[in-house]
Amino acid sequence: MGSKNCMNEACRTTTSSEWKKGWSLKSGGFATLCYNCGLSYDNSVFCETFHFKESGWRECRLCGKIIHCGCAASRYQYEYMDFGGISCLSCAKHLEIQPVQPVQTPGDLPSGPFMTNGVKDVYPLVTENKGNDDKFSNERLLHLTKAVGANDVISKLEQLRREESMLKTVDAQKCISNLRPQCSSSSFLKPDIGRPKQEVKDTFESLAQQSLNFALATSLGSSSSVLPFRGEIIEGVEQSKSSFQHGKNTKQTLSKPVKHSPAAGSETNKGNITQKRFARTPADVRGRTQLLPRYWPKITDQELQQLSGDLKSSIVPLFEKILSASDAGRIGRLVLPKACAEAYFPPINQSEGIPIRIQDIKGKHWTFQFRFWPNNNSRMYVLEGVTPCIQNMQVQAGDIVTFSRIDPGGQLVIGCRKATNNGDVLDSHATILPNGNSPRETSYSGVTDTLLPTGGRTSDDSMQQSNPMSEKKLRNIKNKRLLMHNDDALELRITWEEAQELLRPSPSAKPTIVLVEDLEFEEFDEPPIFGKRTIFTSRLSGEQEQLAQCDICSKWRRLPVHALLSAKWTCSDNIWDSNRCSCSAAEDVSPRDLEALFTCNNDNVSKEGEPSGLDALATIAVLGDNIGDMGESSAGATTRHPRHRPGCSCIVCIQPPSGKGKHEPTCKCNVCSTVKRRFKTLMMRKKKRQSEREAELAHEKDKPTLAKICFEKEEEEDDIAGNALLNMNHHQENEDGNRMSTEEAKKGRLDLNCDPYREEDVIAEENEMSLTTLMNVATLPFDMFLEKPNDVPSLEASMIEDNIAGEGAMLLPGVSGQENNPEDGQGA
DNA sequence: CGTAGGCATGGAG
DNA sequence: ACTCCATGCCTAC
Repeated sequence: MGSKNCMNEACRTTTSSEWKKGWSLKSGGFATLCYNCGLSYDNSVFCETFHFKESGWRECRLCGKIIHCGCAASRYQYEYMDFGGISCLSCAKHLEIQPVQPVQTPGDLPSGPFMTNGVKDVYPLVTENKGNDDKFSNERLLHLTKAVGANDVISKLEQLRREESMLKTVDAQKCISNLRPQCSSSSFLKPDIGRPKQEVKDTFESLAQQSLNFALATSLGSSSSVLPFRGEIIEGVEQSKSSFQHGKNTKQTLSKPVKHSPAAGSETNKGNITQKRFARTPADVRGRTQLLPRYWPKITDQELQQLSGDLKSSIVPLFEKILSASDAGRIGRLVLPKACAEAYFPPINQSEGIPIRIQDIKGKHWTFQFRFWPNNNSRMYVLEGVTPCIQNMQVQAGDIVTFSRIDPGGQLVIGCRKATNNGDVLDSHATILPNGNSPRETSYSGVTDTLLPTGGRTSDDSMQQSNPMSEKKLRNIKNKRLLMHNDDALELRITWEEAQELLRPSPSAKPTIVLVEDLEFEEFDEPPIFGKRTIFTSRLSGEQEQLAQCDICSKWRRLPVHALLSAKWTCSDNIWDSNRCSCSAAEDVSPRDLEALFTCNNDNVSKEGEPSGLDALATIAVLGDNIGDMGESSAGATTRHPRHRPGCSCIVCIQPPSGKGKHEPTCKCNVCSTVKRRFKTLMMRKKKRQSEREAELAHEKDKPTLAKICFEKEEEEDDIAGNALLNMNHHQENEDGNRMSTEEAKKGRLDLNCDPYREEDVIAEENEMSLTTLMNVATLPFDMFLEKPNDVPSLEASMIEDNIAGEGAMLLPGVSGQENNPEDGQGA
């Protein structure tokens, strides 16, 4: 692309790159607009720019004829005119139609960008005559058309409209407000060459309120922008007046028959009121025709009314966007859809952009940097510095931020709707979230937040909720990038697979055996039940057992490892131990054991029911040889500890993923010191036992005792654990390894499982509670997948929290789209 | 070394 | 083939 000159004398930009595409030309090309002034171009022969005042170029929506001004350019250029064609100068019939009713699009009309959802939007060429108030009645329009001829109609109407606007400030402001986005829309910029720039500016400055927080482009004031796109103007006004009563005002032909997309079909509870959420048409025609439906605001009428009431202003929804992980991430950059940015934000010429003030639904003002990056000969618009706002709104990836405008005044308003669990939000344009889940139906922040349950949302929600994945969703998931960031879903899936294995048939259910590829499967007519949460433990003797808690007395009972318990289980159900089948019987497990148990178990299982990094440590310590297998799933998972966030410096989060990173032998980090200390303990134990063993052997040389067997087994475990600890994450043994001081431990530094130097932990270890104490994840109560279980003491969790809080590393809820935990966002 | 800024890349439409 | 945009990656600080 060679260097081009802007034809706007006030601009005269010469550049080879800073041009943007304007409307598409039927010739196959695009009108080229100057990025600097947005007004002119040099290589498009589209006549409207240069002959705008003389041009009557329009496409009649009724007869489909193209008319032109007669200039050479207009004779051979066929242009999508998305104005709606105020009048067809070759077919005056439509002018006699009064009022214009929504008209089904003639099939022979050329489809253009105004085609939406298969139904061509029909713009009111002539709207209802409002009597004396309407100086642009059909009659008048027709009269003007005849009186002044085609070439002058537009300019005359423009003049009248402007005068009208000046006289009626309020209405004018509404007009302006509604016109502004149109004017700044790249595809519909109607450069005003024939009009002095200053005049335009003055006109609009006189109308714009001081509170107008974003600059009006010179093009915004283009007189051509004030052309009687009657439907458009009236729509805006009417929208404000009618609170966007979709489909109720039949005269609002712009109230297009909204496709009932799945998104639109979702419901939002608002008190007792349930309202369909429609893909609301943007505030202006251009926006609608240009913006992808995914960006269409979907605020409900009630929400809009409430929002308008809260802000005591007329709110014009502009667009919305589902927050991506990047948007919600710590970088604080919210990528704005290009069309939206160019339609609703002030034009910017420099990459650095401009600061822009946007208020939220609570009235709080935020200043963002609205800027762009050159990108593939185009632009990528971003709002920078959104993190505080995002945090304040407590939204995260998958939630929706909305942009609206207060009329009059044009103040931009940012709002949000939190994703909810309905899986039916997706339409053909919807986005799959980075976690592979669909964006969920939403509640409008500040509007319906208080009306909707604000209970904790977990990442499991979207999984456990019935979320029928459409083919489109599945197709979308093919997105490699999304798959790469689908770790959460993957982890969940695995967890669910594990859970699947331990779904128990209903006690009364009788299976039907079916053969599938020579494999027998049991089919049950009744739905499965979830077993009671139990804790598997193993004594040092190797004997395994599980602990279950009575639902009545809360006492823990030792049960055989094979015992399958229903979700509701009490002591009376203890058929394995007649002495402990009553709540009156003493607890099987001492409080000390329980404490140690939970200390370990809380390492093993996070509140969300996902294995933690400490689980990996414990498991590795036990499995030893299988460390390679654990590597990817466990060690990798440690860097994605569900309760932690980027920046968390706890022992779990600071571990590098498997195979990544290597600590120096002299490293004194928490991980290294802990590993070294642990290893040292193991070695000490080993030595001690070895000496004991030798002493024992001296006494009983030929009689292998149970104690001996257990001792050997324990020793073997220690070896394995020691090797595992040595190998884990390439941490290396240092004979002079630091020992974590008690003080450090008290500061909340996370210990691995337990501190062998602490008396209670040593006792716990010696009390037959080995590292093999693992939570039976699969028998977690069903609601564990729904929300954080509150019934389990969480010493470890509190330690983690303390640690995070102490180091100030915890990010506010909703900061990260990738690793954040919605639970935390609820102030967990 | 960690972070932020800016641009590049590549998948999806 | 092209645009958009989510996000990766490089570089400067």
